[in-house]
Amino acid sequence: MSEYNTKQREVLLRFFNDNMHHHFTAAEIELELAKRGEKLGKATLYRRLERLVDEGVVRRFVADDARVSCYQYAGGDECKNHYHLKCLKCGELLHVECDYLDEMGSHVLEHHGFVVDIQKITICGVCERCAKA
Amino acid sequence: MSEYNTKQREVLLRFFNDNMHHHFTAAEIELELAKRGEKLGKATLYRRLERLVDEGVVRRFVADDARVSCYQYAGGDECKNHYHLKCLKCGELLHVECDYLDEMGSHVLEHHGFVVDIQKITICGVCERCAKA
DNA sequence: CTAGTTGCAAAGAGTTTGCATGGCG
DNA sequence: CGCCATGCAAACTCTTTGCAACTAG
Repeated sequence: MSEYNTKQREVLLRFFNDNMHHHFTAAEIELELAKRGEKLGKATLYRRLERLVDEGVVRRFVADDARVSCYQYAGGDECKNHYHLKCLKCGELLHVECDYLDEMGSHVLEHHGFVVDIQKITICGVCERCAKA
Repeated sequence: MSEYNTKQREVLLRFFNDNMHHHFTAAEIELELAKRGEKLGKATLYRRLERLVDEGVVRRFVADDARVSCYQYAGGDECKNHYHLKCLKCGELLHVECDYLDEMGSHVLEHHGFVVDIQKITICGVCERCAKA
């Protein structure tokens, strides 16, 4: 059940750390890693990505006019207690703390019988800067 | 260049008008129409959907935790907002309407200067059924 | 040694395209 | 009748899965 510390895992984590301000499709990640001479198989890539998303280390987005998922570093443990606002225009990922949003979890549980995993929520929209432009 | 008024076109438009309060995947639309005895081919469905999206009659979006596009009638103020509750256990994507969550949009705008694209939010967690098991 | 991990290739799912037939105007 | 639309099936793209070889602990 424990996780092995493989070379491929290291490579992917390093990639996201080096590029935390951008998001990438699976194909782009594969390509970028290949450029660095750090190839890794598609299957492994998708499996690791899914895991990173589950762990909350990476976030997945899908643009409305696209058909592919994009992945972006979302911080590790330091991102456990706040929410993420993703700007669909400039791609920026904002981190905010908010009591109001904290209450949302209890509301959804109470009124919809659904146990929310609050860390995974990504609120998409347009940031202040882009909205003004 | 002009558009013909075909039976299939009528059928799709009527479908969206009759269901403006909800969104559907292409597969769901196909199925619903088949139930009504108004079948239409996949190719035609996708071609018409794309056109409706281009015309602004229908809106397409993809939940971050899904891989399929959803389509919804985009005209009229009477359209309510929808939220996605994604169960991480069984994979089900629940669609709910909720005033409380509507307020969240205004809160985030007011306190964080961020224009929320409310339909894109995917709330991850565990559904009632899976929570009991 | 054991259990988790990798990578290839094949399978799947959703969507798009080619082309002959059919329908609107 | 001309042009656009339809529908079937094949092609495509992105992603997942099966399985045997491999590797960290």
